[in-house]
Amino acid sequence: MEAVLTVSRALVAVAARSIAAVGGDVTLPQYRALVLIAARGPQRLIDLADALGVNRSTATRMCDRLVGKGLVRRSRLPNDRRTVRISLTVDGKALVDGVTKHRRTDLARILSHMAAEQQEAVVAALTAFAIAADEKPVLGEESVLDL
Amino acid sequence: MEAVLTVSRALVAVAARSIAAVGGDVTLPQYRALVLIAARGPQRLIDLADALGVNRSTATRMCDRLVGKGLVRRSRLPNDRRTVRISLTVDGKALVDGVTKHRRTDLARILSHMAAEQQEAVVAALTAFAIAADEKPVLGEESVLDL
DNA sequence: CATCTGAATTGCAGTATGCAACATTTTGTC
DNA sequence: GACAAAATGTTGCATACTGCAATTCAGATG
Repeated sequence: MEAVLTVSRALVAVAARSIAAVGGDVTLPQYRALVLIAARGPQRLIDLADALGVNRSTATRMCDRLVGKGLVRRSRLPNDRRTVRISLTVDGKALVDGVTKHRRTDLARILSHMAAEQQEAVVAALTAFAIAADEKPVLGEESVLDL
Repeated sequence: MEAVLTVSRALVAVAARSIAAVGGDVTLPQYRALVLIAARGPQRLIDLADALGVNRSTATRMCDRLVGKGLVRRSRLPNDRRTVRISLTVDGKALVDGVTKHRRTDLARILSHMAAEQQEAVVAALTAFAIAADEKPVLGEESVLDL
């Protein structure tokens, strides 16, 4: 049981290091928002808030800051003028790509320290655990969890 | 690779649910602090700050709030009156115990959905991964990661 | 004793967060 | 079509988390 927690720490450490390495002057919550937009494409503010699990007002103000940093863009839709469309700028996309690349390199390095059979076993075991936890494995290349 | 991230989400979800279930009106950072104090015993403020990876001032003010909630206690040591000794109150201990119990039940429930061999495989795989990540498996019953 | 070092606190600034109130726009009902 | 209801954002208010810099107090060192 403790191994589960230890792995969690290792994963979080990897993620934190990747964000710090690429820097970009974004906080973790901000980065989570950027990843969600990158993964799911331009979307409404409320969808982003729901995906992040935060209040609408929190999302509004986070977008304010991200717009200020030139990482996302606000635009209105002609068919429904209530909604705001949030999308990544080129800089925002570049930041997410950079962090993702760094993180994957880190994880690959960790896995490379294990024998090939072990690597397969880890993936199999984690997948089984994830299914048991009633969480479907992520399908696409970009994960919502791309912390 | 994605399985690793999916598991991370599942683990965080379990932890968050446990905290929410027991409630106690503490934030996640506050709970992390309580767990550290519970796991390592009464300690100086600076040690707590280091363990949490935050600035001393952050720890100071977090302790202010926890004292206000009656979950921790501040006391000075007679031999070195610079330092502050932070310890859990009975209520603080009860809160940590409650969340831990809830979390363990949740994880056990998840594992119970898997075949026995699978359970062993998961533990083995996670341990191997943790070692590869250069993180020693936690020894004691209480983990620093007891998020 | 003077100075330096260590521990904690406080001031300041920026970010994150939720709730409640509000404005605007769309939808639904009569 | 008019009015009520719901959806979407934004803003005000309050609290919490965070780091950096300056300050206070206590030990350690010369």
